[in-house]
Amino acid sequence: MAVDPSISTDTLDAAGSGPAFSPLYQQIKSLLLQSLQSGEWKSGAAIPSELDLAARYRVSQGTVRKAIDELAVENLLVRRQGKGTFVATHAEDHVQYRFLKLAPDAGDLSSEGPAQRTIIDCKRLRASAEVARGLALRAGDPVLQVSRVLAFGAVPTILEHLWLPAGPFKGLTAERLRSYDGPMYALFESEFGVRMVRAEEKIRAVVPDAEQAALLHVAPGTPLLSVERLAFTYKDTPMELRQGLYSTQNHHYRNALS
Amino acid sequence: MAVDPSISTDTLDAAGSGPAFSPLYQQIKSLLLQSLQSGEWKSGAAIPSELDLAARYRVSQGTVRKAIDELAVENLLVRRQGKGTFVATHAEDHVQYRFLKLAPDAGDLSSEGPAQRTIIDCKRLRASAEVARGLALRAGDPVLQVSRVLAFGAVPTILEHLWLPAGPFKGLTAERLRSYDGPMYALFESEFGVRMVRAEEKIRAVVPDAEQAALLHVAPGTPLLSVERLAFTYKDTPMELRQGLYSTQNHHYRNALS
DNA sequence: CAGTGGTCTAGACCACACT
DNA sequence: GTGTGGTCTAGACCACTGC
Repeated sequence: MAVDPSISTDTLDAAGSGPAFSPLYQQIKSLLLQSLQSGEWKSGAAIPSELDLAARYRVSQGTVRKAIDELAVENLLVRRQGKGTFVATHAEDHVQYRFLKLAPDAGDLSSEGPAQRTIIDCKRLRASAEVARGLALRAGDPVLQVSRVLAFGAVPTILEHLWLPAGPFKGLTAERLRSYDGPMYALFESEFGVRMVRAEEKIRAVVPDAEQAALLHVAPGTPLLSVERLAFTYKDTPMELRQGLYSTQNHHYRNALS
Repeated sequence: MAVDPSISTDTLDAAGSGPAFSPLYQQIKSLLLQSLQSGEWKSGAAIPSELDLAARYRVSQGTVRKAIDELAVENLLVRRQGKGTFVATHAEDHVQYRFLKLAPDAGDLSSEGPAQRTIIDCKRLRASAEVARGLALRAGDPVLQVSRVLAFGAVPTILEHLWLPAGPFKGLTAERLRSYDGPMYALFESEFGVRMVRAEEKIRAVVPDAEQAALLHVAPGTPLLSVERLAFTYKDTPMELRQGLYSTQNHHYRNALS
């Protein structure tokens, strides 16, 4: 549990290979990460105070602060002055979907209200080669495939299919998805203990096939954004592959560069 | 020049309006920002050491560090241990284009080598309503419009038009653009003292018109990404509006979410 | 070697939230 | 008031770079 400060500068330097030096605050960060991953601290709950953690790990408050700072920048923790530090969650994100970068062309985000979600189905099937590659499984391993449509102001805008490893999501059904009122990632947190922590997206322009065009109520030949998302839990474990088709008639994918 | 530490906690609190409290390190950050904007420190050059700055502003090194830390996170400064802190530049970005998120579907970034740039033209004209809105000008104000094609491995992939306010870019010509070997933003830094600091992009799926399709060597009806970029200098001043058409036959727009 | 940024500490005080 | 995170300081020492 406790970390001996004396091991700070030189822990794994004996073997001839790399330097393998890691600062104390990085070691603390790893310990915090372990506590997050193990579920010791639940989504949305407060973690111990900085002084408590400093005492627990036998380091100064400043060192704990630096570790927490980095986890806050990575959106794993949320600091609230006067109240404490909390485990980040998708459940209370003011913007309803933290990973959804689609914004209406006119009006602000709240003008069109919450999305209407329509679950098409949730099937158990065997991973294709492509799905297996993304999720770090073997082809043929059992996966769940969810299909749904999101509409904004009654206008269908997003058609997406997503694949989840069957193991961690055992028991997920279309009915459960339909009855849940909130972001899907919030359901994953509360029901399956899976927190999506970061994601990578690959975006292309495509034309839909007849079935896709029908579901999105667009004419055949209408160009759409294809958004392929791979979402990760802790330790960079891929946990969801998602294939989305976005109509950009009245919306755009918004991105900030710096 | 120097900041009196005694004014740290309460500078503008007299007027009845807002709290207007800002921590010391934020004030230091503003001063650093001023020095960057005024050109006191050139692109790529080293700024004074932390101890020098601490002495200049009469604060502790830690306070300067925190200010620099934030500017480094925003990619305005670059820290290099043992050497110093440097003004960020687009000239020495190992990845040739810092704001270009297009990546090849297969192979790494270096596999296809540097882009072949073809400047189509560079015209002086009057800002349309849309361009004026983006660049915070008045419709009819003089702007420069540059058009070019980027090809990767001889395959034309990006067609883009960009608009610049004529004033700050006085003297920019197609010939100057053609003869410059390096990112356009690097030329803007060295020739016009304009550093692009951040940008916002809006992405949609579109089909090109006949002329666009011909320039990109794609069949009519091929879906393309439309990437509208607004780039800013210091103080959030918009300085470039760019309209790009990306072919996603062999590439994709890559984005990281966290 | 000197100079730079990077880490760590210990303590003081401030701003904010709850009770 | 008490407890939380946020700021600021002063000083020590480490790690990296280049002379």
